[in-house]
Amino acid sequence: MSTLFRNHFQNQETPMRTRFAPSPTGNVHIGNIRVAIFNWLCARHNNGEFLIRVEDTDLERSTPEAIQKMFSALEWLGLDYDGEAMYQTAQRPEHEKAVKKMLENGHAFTKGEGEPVLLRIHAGLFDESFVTEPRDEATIIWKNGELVANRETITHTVTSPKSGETYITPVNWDTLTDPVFILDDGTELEATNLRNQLGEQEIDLNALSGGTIASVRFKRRYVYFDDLVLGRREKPVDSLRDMVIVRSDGSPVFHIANVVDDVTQEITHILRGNDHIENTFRHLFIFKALGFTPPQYGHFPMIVNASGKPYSKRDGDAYIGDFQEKGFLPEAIFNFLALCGWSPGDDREVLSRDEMKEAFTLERVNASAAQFDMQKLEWMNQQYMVKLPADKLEALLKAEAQKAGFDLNGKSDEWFSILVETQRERISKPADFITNASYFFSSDFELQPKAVKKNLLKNDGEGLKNLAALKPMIAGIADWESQAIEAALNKFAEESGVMMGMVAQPLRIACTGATVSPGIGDTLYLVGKDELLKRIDRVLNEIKTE
RNA sequence: GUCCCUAUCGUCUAGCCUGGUCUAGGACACCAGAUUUUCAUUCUGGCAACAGGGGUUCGAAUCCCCUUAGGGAUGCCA
Repeated sequence: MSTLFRNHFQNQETPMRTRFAPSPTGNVHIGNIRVAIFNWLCARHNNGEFLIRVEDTDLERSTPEAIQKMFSALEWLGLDYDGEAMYQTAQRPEHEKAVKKMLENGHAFTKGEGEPVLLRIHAGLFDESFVTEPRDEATIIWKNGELVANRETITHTVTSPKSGETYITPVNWDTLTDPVFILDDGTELEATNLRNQLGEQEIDLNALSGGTIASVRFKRRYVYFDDLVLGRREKPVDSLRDMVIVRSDGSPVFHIANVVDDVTQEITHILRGNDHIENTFRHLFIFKALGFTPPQYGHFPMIVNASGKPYSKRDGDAYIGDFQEKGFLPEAIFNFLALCGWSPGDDREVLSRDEMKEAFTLERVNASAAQFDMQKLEWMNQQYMVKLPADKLEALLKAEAQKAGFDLNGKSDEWFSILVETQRERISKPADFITNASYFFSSDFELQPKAVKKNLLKNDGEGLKNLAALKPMIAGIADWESQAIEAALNKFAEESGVMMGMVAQPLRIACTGATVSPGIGDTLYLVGKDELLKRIDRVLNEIKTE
């Protein structure tokens, strides 16, 4: 027996099963990933399972590259999933089986070969667990007594009770009950059997009423579901049209595939972006038409870009792989994205994966959209970068250095390790390493005029004189090691009676061209004695006092 | 057009369900000070918000209504 025809949602003992179901029609972006993270967090928090389904039925736009990128993003972020990933295209037989079932039980209909198959939204699908009793009222009016209503002409004139405007809208006659005819003179007539008469046959309402009806008033039912994030959502049933479930070319649409696969994968909690809310109202009826109890739903707000607009796959920056490429740490991205629209409820912001897993609940997810803040991501990344084990940080920065074309020849591992530690608290992302440390790899840099003026030329070239005096002293340092160098500089400053600033800064400019670098001992050590002497000579040759 | 949703510092948010403890808390960014030979780190302090208007109440960020602004839906896309 196919899994399709078993119903698992009834079973309270079933562990929670969530899923991430991307359509691989473009690079997976941070919005998608955040949905995946929330699904993963929710499943793991509840000791449930997290499944993957690749919704690749859009053959035109789905690509193997996109699928591959999606999986590598999941792996990078440590979003482990249970079981094998499902590919929607492979489920086609199940989808067709489901359609056949709906055709047989009368919930779907078609006008024939080459025509689409529609799901009929009708009273037979009303289930008290997601459709309310009739309530409130819907007033339908028409002018000049010309309306002829049947299933095919469901578009007609309606007056909005709010604005008083008259507009054209589709109304599903089947879903409205207890009609009352309101005549031209305002009197009301019960017409309880109207709905029964409005079947497949064309009915001339005007004829039915003797040409005196001004409007008809109905009671109205609402489809509803209790959203785990947003609370109860509802929508008038009559605002839903019969929906296409099989295209005229015979292919099942997304709605069928999505619902059937969720049944097949025994998903208990569907957690997705709030752009699916409208779909959820319709999917409820598909579950019912198939004889299944719908799962729980939760809809997350969208994540918007710096200009406040929703991210789309066209937003190049939003591709998750780009963040990986830029050297952002997966833990930082995970943490940051989890905090977009969710918080643990206390003041914690940097949370380990276990802490997030522990604290995550859907009711703490926000209802409103979160804007992506690059600066905060960088800060978050820095938080993780500082705590990174030495070997990891070294590997990360070495890769970055190679990418930037830095010359690592003749640089020992020990040398590189020391360099990395000097950078640990100076960078928030690997790219910062390139801008911070290039002078350790190349002597090809400009001497910043402002720095030269302030630290070399000021006071009759005090800095320059110090530099000249330092040269033989430096040449004489036997133990070329950071602390020894620094001690020697301190001694020099003390003995010659100059401020340490007028010793260190000229050297810094000679080494880096600018006034910013790690501690002077480290800087000189890393540049190397011979290279340092060359760089001092360069300054002495290039810079002259007036 | 219509339907649906959302609304606290520039940004991410706590507080809202269960009104008073909120002169609205934290974080990023920004500004100032301390530490540091420079820069960074760290520490201290500062700036900065309940979208607007009504209502309910002794009392409203919190409950209700309206307006405004954003977003989503309205596909034989997913």
